Amino acid sequence: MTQGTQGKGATTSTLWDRTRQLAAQEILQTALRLFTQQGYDETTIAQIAREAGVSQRTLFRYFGTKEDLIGGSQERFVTLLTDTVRKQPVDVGAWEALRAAFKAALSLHASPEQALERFRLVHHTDSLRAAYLGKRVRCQEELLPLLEARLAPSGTDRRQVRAIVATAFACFDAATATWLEGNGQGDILDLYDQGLAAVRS
Amino acid sequence: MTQGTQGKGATTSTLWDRTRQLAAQEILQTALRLFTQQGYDETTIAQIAREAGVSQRTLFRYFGTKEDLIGGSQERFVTLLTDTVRKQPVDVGAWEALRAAFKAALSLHASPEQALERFRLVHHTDSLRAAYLGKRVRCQEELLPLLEARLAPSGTDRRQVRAIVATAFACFDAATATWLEGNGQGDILDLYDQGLAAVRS
DNA sequence: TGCCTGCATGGCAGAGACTGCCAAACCTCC
DNA sequence: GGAGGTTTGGCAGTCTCTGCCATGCAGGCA
Repeated sequence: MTQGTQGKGATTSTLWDRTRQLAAQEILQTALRLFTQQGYDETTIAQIAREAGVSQRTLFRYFGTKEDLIGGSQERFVTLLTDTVRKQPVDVGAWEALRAAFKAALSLHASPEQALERFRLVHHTDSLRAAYLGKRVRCQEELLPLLEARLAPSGTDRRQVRAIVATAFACFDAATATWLEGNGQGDILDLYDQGLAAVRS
Repeated sequence: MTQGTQGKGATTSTLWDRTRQLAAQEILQTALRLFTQQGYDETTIAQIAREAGVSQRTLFRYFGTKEDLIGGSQERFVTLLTDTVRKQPVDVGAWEALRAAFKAALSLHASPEQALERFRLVHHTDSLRAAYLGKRVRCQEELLPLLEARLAPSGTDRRQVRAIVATAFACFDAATATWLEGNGQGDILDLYDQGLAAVRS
């Protein structure tokens, strides 16, 4: 914000990008506020656009889909997940790498209260939950090759890696559901460990 | 159609039900044919209705959603799953019960070829896959109480059951994906066993 | 036979998400 | 200050899905 107007060649046209980003954030915040206030299905694109001060057409240029108005953060979620796995030392096993990724992803939320609110919204809205699950599956498939290399020496093949990744995510989902059921009591990662322990007993 | 006009009290109003069922099947077959021919997104409700010889309004009365035109069979899938688990002897563990349920569900498909085609359609269409996953989650939650009782004696609690059920479904999904990747080679249940073995090693 | 009730269907209008197209406004660079 | 590219808004249109009302068809009753 403060720079860029001066040393012109810094990163090319920053003021522009800044405005764009600001607008996107404004839209996102308006949408989330309305979603939590009156529910996802009860909030129309027209209303969000009106209250955010942009046209519907522009809103759809920023976020291609109504679901993306929540999924914006999910995009970061996926990126962080894959990045974290990629950054793990080579000798770290698949299970550990996945756990580290989940831990990193959970740290994205500003506060447990915000996480609880967001999770509740997604969990209780059919269309949102379906969209989330779809993205999750795509994320799993992105993770597949990264973890395949990590397990290759011990003779595990692709199909088994797929089962392992799917299981990790399943247990994470189960942990989230349990956490939600208890209104945010306890630690999600602890619940994840407990679930995985029950599975692998 | 041929009977029912006579012995009137057979099962009450069979002629109408028969007609209804026939119409539903006609619509379903038309839809599936068009979906596999030109893709799910490229097929409009208007086209299905036209080719099936009914109005759009009627079509939506039979199947509430476009996705239901595939999900009709999924409904049976869910019912069979829960029924099979319910029917398992009391001393059968959760893992075994779930495996039996998957086995039963797989037997619903008329042929491996048909299953392959159906799976491919769902797997490659984002909206369909999302809808499928949503139904799957709801199925998991229905199964939860049934399996909870089955594990109670060994001191397993609700949260762990949730992880176990989620894992079983995850491995089933992984098996399906692998099977699909191999163009239907091998047996899904075998793949499931292998995946679960890798997870629980 | 004529009327009346119950159900299934069809057609119509409309909401809501989403897209393509065109013109106006804008910033940036010269 | 003007040229050129980018962003925005508005409009019309598609597609799924819903509510409403009229029509048609079967059976029950006088």
